[in-house]
Amino acid sequence: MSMEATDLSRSDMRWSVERRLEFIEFRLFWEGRINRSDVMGLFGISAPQASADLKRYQELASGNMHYSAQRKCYLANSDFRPAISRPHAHEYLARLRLLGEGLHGKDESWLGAVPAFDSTRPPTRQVEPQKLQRVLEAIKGRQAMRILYQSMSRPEPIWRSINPHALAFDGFRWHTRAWCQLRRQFQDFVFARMLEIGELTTVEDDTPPDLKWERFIVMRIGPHPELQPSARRAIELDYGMASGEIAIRTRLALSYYLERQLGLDFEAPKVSPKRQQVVLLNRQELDEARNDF
Amino acid sequence: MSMEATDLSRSDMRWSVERRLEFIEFRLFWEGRINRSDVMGLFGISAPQASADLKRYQELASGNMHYSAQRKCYLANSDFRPAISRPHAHEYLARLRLLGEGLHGKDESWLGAVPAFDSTRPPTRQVEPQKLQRVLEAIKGRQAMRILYQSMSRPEPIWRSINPHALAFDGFRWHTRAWCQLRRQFQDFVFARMLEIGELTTVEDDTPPDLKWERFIVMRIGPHPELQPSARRAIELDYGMASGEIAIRTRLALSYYLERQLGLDFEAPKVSPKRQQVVLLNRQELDEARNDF
DNA sequence: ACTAGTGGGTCAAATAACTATAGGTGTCAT
DNA sequence: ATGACACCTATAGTTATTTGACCCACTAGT
Repeated sequence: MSMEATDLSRSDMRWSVERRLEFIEFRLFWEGRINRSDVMGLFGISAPQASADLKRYQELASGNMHYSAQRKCYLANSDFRPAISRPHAHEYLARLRLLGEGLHGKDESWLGAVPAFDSTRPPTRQVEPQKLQRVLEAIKGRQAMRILYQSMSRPEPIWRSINPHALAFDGFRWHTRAWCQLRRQFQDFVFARMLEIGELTTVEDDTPPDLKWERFIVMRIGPHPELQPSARRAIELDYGMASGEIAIRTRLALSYYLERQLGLDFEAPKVSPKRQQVVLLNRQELDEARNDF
Repeated sequence: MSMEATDLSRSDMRWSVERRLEFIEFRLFWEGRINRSDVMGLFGISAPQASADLKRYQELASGNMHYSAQRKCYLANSDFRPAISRPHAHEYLARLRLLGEGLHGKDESWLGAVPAFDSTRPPTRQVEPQKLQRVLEAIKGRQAMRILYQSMSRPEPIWRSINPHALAFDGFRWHTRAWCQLRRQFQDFVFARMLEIGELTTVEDDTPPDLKWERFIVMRIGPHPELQPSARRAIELDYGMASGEIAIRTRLALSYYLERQLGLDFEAPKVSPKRQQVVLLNRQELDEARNDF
């Protein structure tokens, strides 16, 4: 009793039981109700077991729910306090998007009553799992790989050897950060433009450090200066700005993407504040950092 | 025996066992190796049980892995074929982002050897769980809610009553689509601008249908016409374009966001193809659809 | 060459989790 | 009222899992 009580990291319940209790709490918080059959269906357990789980949750978090014979389900009490996990909106919304993008069946989703919802779906090629797997292999094994790559500059795709060392998401596409043996520099290779992947070879270790990747910079952004005070306030709330600005720390190698994503490359006077709501506050500093390389 | 064998939807394994076998396959595919202690650690099970799981996977997908005494772990065979789940790059990458954004501990992540990686992190306010929960409640119960909202047009936030009916993600922020009782029209209410949430009230049903939400339109996009053929090809690959274009179906209510996200509101001749790689091919059609409302 | 250490495999007995089955309660719609 | 449906409980039997013990193969240090 004395030892176990202090060991908060390990619960004495089994993993599967914990997941089910977590699910019960999840449903109670987000939807305010849960059914025995919800638990049965999602985890494929029998009715008595689901009853036992609900009873167990009730004991663990007494007063968080009560059974309503009219509605034939458990309802969250008004003084509900999460007992086994802290709810994050991200969790709920991520599950919602999984459903929306068809990556989950309704039967394996934790969501019960799904609200009407949608999201913008900018077109992006999916990464083929084999491609990603090979790149991961090369990164982990510090190996070079040959790829048939369609670059922006050459009309036909060509085979080139690269030494990948990291993955990155630019807000839109995934790429690998790699040393290009052809150009003798670090570049980003977008997965969608890799048409074929050849063999991996052990690398003759002559690649320098990837300075643009290692180097972090801070971009300070604020509302467009010509915005009305009302709009400024709204924008500040959107971006979580405190005292009129927010600082974003990012790798130099990713700063170009972030700049485009936020439209910061349009200078303040040139574009209307209605279209471009935020501006970069430390352009000079950023340019100086970039010129170091 | 006869009944069970034909019921392919229900495996005869328990949920927890299935998850562990799934994990074993996941690791073998993406990392090419797995340990007994990996299984033990992630699911909190004992050594004999983890051994049993590995044995079970071996029986289920014979020839997918072998034990290497030198490396002291199981290695995926070169002719590995996923036996219990089809791997998607999305799964791996989503887990990577969860780790990167600190939403998962390393101990609860399915990833073992995490590659170096990063992603652009545009600043976004997190949605407070209570706010989201209240909005969900209002949507599901078809209720009206009072919110203290900071609009773009008024300098001070004001209380207004809205009837929310859906959630949406505009690529950057989450908002709720709702009838505004003040302006008597449907609007998007960004979570970050809701400063407080008041009580929910049953709604006197006079809200018309949300036509801009119900109506879907198709946006056809293609590479910027001034791009060189080499760059065109690269862009076409990025966006998964077939025969020089791709069609995106979206709700009219979300089309404005998508347009901005992709920079389609910059007309082709005005902005350089280097900055703006794609253009809208059916501007007129889109404008006509918008004018219907 | 020996030894300790690590990682894995196994067996047997005990326990926790779970199933199947069966009987019981309260609410609601017909 | 009657049946349907959701819940509950109890029992007995099955499966999953743990504990503890012991063995094997490889590696690294002495």
